[in-house]
Amino acid sequence: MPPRQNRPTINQVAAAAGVTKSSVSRAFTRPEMLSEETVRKIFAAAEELGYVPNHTARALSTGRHGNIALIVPDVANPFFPPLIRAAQAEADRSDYCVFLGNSDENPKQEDKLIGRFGGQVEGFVLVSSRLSDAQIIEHAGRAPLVLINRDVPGIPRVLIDSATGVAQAVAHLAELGHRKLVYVGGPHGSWSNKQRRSAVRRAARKLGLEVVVISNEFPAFEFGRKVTPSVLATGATAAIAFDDLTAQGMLAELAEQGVAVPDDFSVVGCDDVLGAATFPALTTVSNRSVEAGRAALNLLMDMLQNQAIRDVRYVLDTSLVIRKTTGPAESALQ
Amino acid sequence: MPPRQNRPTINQVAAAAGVTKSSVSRAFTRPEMLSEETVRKIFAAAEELGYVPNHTARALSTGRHGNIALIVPDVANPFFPPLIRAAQAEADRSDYCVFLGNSDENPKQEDKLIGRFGGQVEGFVLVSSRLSDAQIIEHAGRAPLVLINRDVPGIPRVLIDSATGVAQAVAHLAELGHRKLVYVGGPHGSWSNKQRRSAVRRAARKLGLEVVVISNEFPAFEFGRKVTPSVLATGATAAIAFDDLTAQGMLAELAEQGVAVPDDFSVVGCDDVLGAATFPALTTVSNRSVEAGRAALNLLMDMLQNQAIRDVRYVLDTSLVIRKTTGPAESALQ
DNA sequence: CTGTTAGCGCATTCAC
DNA sequence: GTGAATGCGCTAACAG
Repeated sequence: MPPRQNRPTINQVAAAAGVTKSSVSRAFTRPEMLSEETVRKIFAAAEELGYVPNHTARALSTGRHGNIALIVPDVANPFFPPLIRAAQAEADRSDYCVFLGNSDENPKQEDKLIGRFGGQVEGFVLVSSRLSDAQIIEHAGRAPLVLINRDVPGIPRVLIDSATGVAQAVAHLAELGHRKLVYVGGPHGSWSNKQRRSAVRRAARKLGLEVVVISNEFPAFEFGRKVTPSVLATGATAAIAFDDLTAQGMLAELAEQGVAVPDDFSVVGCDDVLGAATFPALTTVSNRSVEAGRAALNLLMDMLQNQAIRDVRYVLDTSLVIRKTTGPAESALQ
Repeated sequence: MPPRQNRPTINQVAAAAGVTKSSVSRAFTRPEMLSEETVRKIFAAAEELGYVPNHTARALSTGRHGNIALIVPDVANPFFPPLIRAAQAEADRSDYCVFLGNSDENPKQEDKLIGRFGGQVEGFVLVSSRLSDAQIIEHAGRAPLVLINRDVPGIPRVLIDSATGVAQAVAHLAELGHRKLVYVGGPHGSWSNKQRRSAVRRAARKLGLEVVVISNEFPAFEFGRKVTPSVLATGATAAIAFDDLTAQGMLAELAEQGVAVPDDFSVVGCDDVLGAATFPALTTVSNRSVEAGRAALNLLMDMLQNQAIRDVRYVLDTSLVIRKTTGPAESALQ
């Protein structure tokens, strides 16, 4: 038999304490079933030997692994780390360990990870899943599963609704006197992009603003720079970008071209992943990814306890964070 | 017995295929021991039932969990995600799953996580560990363990040596004609900060430059902004910051004060976590965290296979990435 | 309160 | 090549 860690087992503790396995087991799971005396003896022996219950054996016996899996498209995308951190902290509070999976935005990889994790977790959190609805439903049938930023009816999900914040952004710009703005889009297949784009359109229509939509296949910063000339060419006086990185790219290009922000042109980002770390500090839409992570974990923990699989749709509203990149239209170009 | 997932077991497959458990087990681990015929039958039955080997049971039996643990101080610190991503990808190549732990920069928490993971992983990677040398050595005695950015003799470790890149930065500034520069420090207890600070001093002495060191207890961006007036007051014409965020803060404040970069003042960051996403694009020191993650994992995998615990000290040199925030001193202030 | 017994699902001897 | 038996370390009835 291959190498094995040499940790003391329940039997050795039992022998050392002069009791049986059962009592040792109980001492670690239901101490109230034992006399204080025995518990003390057992803990002393355990301490002495450096005994720690074997998680794997316990899992095999009980079917509870005390683990959950968290799968994201890309750990390195600044949107996710705070969410991961929050989820991890929340899991920790319930003594759960978390497997982290990185799908690389790839459905195949995501599916593979789910399979690999499957045997050793009690449930899943899929963030911005790239899987098809059918696949998600299938997996949800096998194990408790909650979604973040993916809206599949019947599957518990928490959604960050950037529409509210985006609408506020449009209103904010309207109030500042802007009459024409452009929405600088994000990744083609993205649920968030669709949501934000239509939110801009809807709000603009309501307020009588003109809006030009520019689409994008490339990611973030570079795209922000490249698209800026076209944005200016539309004659608009403000832009709302799909995300902060795109906005940051625009800021860089505008500075390069000597266009003052917000005096000559206003820019709004989305997701607030940069904090105030741009210059000028970026007006943006809050993202609430921390709450999303926390909420998803609470949902999951809930499902694990009362194994009722409720159809929850937990929506987190966003709001506008006004900083320094938006200003009155009077002074703007045109 | 509490809830249990209802996956088919090896026995059901055996029954369906008309063989015994043993054969099914072999079909999944050492198919070459069986006739092609039986293997085919077994796989067919397994497929039919949707059988997947139970990872936990297998781990209990073999002592190999196919998992490793990765512990970082803070997932949300932009330095770590690329490292995590690389490590995770590398683990995946060897069919390992990775537990992610977030220590919150807290030794207690780190210790607790190691304990919790202990029973279900074959090894650990500790990134920028906050544990004492003694604790690290103790844990390394129990299970294969490799360190990143922590230099404990006897424990396999991979170190990112920012000293080389920092020295290049000083040389670069000297070449541009700068005679006096300031090092804007980072967190007090940080190994990296000490390393960088002394690298700046050493290189400056060698090249006959004057250097002022400003220390910092606060993190990053805000500190960069606040410290800028003092930096300018020194009469230096260039600054090297502990990290990119600090540099970015300085950039923002310099812009605010109308000091042109790099015409009036030069700035160098460290870690290259921002890519070219500042304006002007930041000259900085590469970080190689991706390679560090990959290397650590390869080391660990190596230790798991040939269980020889070698004393490896793997050092990754860094180098200067010249972008747009450094320029000749002639035109600078003073 | 505590000991006895029987698995959890699988890998691995050892026979045949 | 394949089957039967044993045990990984622990929990959970069932007794007493």
